[in-house]
Amino acid sequence: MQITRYTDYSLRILMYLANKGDTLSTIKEIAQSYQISRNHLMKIVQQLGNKGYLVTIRGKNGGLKLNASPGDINVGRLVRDIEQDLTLVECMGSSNTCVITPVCQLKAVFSEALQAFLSKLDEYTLADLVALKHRAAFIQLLDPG
Amino acid sequence: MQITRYTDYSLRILMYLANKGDTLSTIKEIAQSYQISRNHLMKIVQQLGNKGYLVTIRGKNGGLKLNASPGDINVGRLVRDIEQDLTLVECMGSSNTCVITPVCQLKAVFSEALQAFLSKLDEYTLADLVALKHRAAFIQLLDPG
DNA sequence: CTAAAGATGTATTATGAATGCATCTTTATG
DNA sequence: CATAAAGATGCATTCATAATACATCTTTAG
Repeated sequence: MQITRYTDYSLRILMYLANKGDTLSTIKEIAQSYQISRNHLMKIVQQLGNKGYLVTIRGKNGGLKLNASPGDINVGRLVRDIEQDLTLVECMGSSNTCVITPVCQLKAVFSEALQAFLSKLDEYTLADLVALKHRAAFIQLLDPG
Repeated sequence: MQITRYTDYSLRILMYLANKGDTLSTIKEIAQSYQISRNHLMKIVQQLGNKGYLVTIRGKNGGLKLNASPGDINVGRLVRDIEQDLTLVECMGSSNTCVITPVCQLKAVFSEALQAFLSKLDEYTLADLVALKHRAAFIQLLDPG
């Protein structure tokens, strides 16, 4: 059981920006800091922009920043927004072929467990992920130099 | 976010056997009933046998049955036993390369959420998945004929 | 001894995430 | 107005690994 890098990277981008406050950051810079694919980040940033998590500014001197304060960005909400497929077991999805589905309780049980998972994530915001006391260390670790 | 078919099929096998009581079933028969790969089931049965969930009997007239009553087979326990990789995010695994890991709270938050997920599954047993009142319907749906 | 069952190891296929590449659009600035 | 620096977008490719197939071995009832 894993979530996609998409969602993982989404959270990393948001953490990066949370530490930068209102200063604009570029995709290039974030990709270098985390040493991950610039192209991949590009698409994630797009999606985060479309979903309203980011302000993206095109053109020269453009860049990214958060569209809300870290305390207002909920982790559970983000995972629900970004993780495309929360089909834990086949019978939770649309292409299910399992013959016992009509009488099987598996779907109900896993749906409940998924809710418990997401509800726990709902208890946290981006601010919890980048605790203020670690701000300096974060910035140091993310220095691309 | 998905669990593997391995785990999904494991649960299906156990449900099948739960409905058969002490009667032996064969892998071939289960594969036909669910219309899934016999070879794949083979390995899952092996693993379930090794972990003590099944009694497997080789040779002619051999087959499989549960090694415990359905009420004693816990869903959470099974998922922990069978699902190989519970590395939800990169930083939870051994091949993590994320530079901010030392100060990032992502791992802690996702670990907590994973616990909540598994704890919910812990509340159910195989008996809950194959409620007695559905026994007849189950057997009908699983009839390979 | 044979047939029917599970056990085991290796190879292959299929799927989808991850990544790369090429091109377009936007915008500040000289 | 031209240019450079930024994000936006679509298509192609790579890669990882789950899923499946194949081949062979072992066990055991009759």
